[in-house]
Amino acid sequence: MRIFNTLTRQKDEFKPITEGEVKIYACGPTVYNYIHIGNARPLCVFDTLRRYFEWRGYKVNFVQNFTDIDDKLIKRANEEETTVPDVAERYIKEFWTDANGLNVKKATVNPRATENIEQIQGIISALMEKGYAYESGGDVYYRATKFKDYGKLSHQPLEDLEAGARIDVTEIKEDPMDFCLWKGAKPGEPYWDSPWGKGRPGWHIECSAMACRYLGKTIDIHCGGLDLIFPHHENEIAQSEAANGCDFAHYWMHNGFINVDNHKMSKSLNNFFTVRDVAEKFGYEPIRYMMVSSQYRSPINYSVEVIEQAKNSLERLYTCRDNIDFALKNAKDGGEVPAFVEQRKEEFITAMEDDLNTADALAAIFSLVRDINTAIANGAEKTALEAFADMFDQLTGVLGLVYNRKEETLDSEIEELIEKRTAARKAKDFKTADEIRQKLKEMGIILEDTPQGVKWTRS
RNA sequence: GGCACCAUAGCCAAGUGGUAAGGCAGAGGUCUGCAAAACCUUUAUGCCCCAGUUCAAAUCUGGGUGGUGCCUCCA
Repeated sequence: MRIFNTLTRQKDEFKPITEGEVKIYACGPTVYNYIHIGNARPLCVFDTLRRYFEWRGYKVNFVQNFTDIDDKLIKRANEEETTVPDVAERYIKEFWTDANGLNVKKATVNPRATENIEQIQGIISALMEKGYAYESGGDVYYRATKFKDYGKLSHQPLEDLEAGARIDVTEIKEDPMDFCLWKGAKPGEPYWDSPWGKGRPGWHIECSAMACRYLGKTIDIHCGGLDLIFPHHENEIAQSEAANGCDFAHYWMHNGFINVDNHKMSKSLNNFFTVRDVAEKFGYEPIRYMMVSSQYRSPINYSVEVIEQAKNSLERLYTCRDNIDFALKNAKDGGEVPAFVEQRKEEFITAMEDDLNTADALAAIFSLVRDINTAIANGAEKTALEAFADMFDQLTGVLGLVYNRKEETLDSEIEELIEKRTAARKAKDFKTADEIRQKLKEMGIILEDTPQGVKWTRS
């Protein structure tokens, strides 16, 4: 598989540290609010990455954290006159509601920053011993200028970053590029005891600590949004590599943004749509579809039109899957699996192997759908139909488009009406048949006559 | 100021040198009593503009135009 690596700025052939295994760390949400659809992109994209590796037989260790201690959480807790753990708990719960809706699997581990204070303090101590960190004014800072590779991920030399940096008014830091590892607590703020006094961890250090604890000193893939490259990921590299003396991550993957009117959607610009709001209007599935309908690094311009198109596209996919199930009910035993099943699978794999080209992978799925529809129309038999269902579920499953239309049962009243209509049709009493059809339509049941029998769907 | 990215049909979107995938929407058709589903046909002599390289350019080079992101909390 080839992965576009931010470190090298090119597609690199993926080679895992341990054969057959992948260690992935993904930066998770700060849980102070509902997630917006911009937050949903990395969630869906890297869930797809994880599902793909698993589908291909890799043992995947996927870690995604929750940032549950942070200025924004403290602010939120104060506004709501409650505690930080209360805010965190609530929005983690809401996060899972949305994540489940989007078919995002739980990570192997979803650690929280507050459960890793000991590990965080351990890394800070190591950095202090090696001279990479210093205490000042109750805080602890990282000496960015001491780490010679600083800037290797964002491809900007330290001098350029400094030139662009705002002049830091505080006299606390030795250098403007230094960043906070441990933040001294102000009165009333939550804190943990530490060798440097009461305080809380800085944002960057928690990811270094959790990645190391759950995945080891060197990981295969680290992923997150484009905007995390600098400073968050740059700082993670500086912390982890200085403390551990080895590479932190071999591959860095960054997803593009969701825009609104061609502008970045973000909490700070207040132009965002929450996943919850969109899901209530259109359902969760179209959001997931939108995320995989384009390559993960390109921007997506969100609009109602795009979501509606996604919904219609999914309808085509799921109708095909419905048709397979329906055909199976009356299918003859036996038959052979047509060659196109394997062929479409290969096309799908080829697309995914090229830096997770989900748009092309989707094209392979649509080709499979057309082949299946044609095969069903030509009277596919049981063995073939079962293979269709299986391949359809596998491929859509990798993209997180999980078919879950439940087989519903009908009221006996409706069932009776359908039988009456069928009888009327047989008797060529089309007037009665149409009247019943109309009546059922008013009850929300759409009928469909097929060579295999009468099929119904709810409108 | 520094560093990057993007521009393909009404909309979404693949395609990094060999003659424009796929989806949505639209149009026409086949099948079916009707309907639905499905299938077929159709919708960019052209990929922001101008030069250049090449037998060959959406793709490479140079120059424009328009837009975006990072450099500060952000997915």
